[in-house]
Amino acid sequence: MSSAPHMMLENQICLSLYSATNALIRAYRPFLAPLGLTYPQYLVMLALWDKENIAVNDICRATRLDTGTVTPILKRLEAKGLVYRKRSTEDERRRVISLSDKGESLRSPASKVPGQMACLNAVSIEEAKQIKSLAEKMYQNIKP
Amino acid sequence: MSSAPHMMLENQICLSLYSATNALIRAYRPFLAPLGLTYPQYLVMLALWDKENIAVNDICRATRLDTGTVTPILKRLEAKGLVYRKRSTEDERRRVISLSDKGESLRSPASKVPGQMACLNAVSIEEAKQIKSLAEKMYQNIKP
DNA sequence: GCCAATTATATTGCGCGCAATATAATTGGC
DNA sequence: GCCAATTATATTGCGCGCAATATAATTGGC
Repeated sequence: MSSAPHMMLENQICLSLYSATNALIRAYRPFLAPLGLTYPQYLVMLALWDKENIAVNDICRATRLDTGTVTPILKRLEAKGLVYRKRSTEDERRRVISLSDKGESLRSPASKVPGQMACLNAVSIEEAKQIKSLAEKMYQNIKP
Repeated sequence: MSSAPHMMLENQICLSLYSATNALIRAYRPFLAPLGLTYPQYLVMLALWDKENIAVNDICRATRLDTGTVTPILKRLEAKGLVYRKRSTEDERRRVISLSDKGESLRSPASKVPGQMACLNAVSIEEAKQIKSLAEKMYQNIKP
């Protein structure tokens, strides 16, 4: 018994997105491993390099991950000596995340990663812009 | 100290893809949970509904996952009574995966999932086709 | 026909991703 | 000013995703 077309794996939009994303994150690995970072950890560090002394919640918003994901990542980054997790004095519920010297020193080598990735040339610049804007629209319309 | 534009999270193509994919898989959950399936388990079942009595390796190829991911998924599907994992008699290294009656009986309700998802209307049909074809191209060019 | 190389699958270990729940501090309505 | 509701973060538990490694069967070159 054969399946209807919409049940064929080749027709699953989500599978294309899913495997492209997994492949892209895998492609980051050789460039991030020398920095001792995974891709999600790199996202958190990008948020901090952009703006330091922010709360866990701000990092969740910037990286689009939830606290159940971000808190353990921050603990691992702290264990590697890249960040501090201080309690806020005004509001004792909050944690203020800051960069250590070591965390700051990774900024420069990390800034070369996008250029190294670009050399993959999986798609043209124009196509990359297009896929970003479509994925962005999709995310904005699906998220709760 | 502010970061260069290519280090800004908003400019990360990968983050857009990553969060769109995560959101899309999360959106599948309410429709797959009644069937007792996760999205990756649903992918494996789609492969089997399309063509039964195939090897683990065939499922890896169809779902674009590796054996370290697929073997545990197949064991879970077996534990739920949806599939069998028989040793091939011609080649004792191979496992031949087949559907149980229960696994076969999920085909019909599962066939309604894509239609239920479509009602999300996150993007237009035209845009969906476009993002699929771009993600597909990206995957094909990045994968090893 | 032997055995090194190959092939197919499984296992281990780590880091997510996230729903559900817990804990603790703060706020706001009365 | 009390306390219920809210807010911020952390924890638990499960299922991936995958690199690295292991195990066991098969193949192919001589």
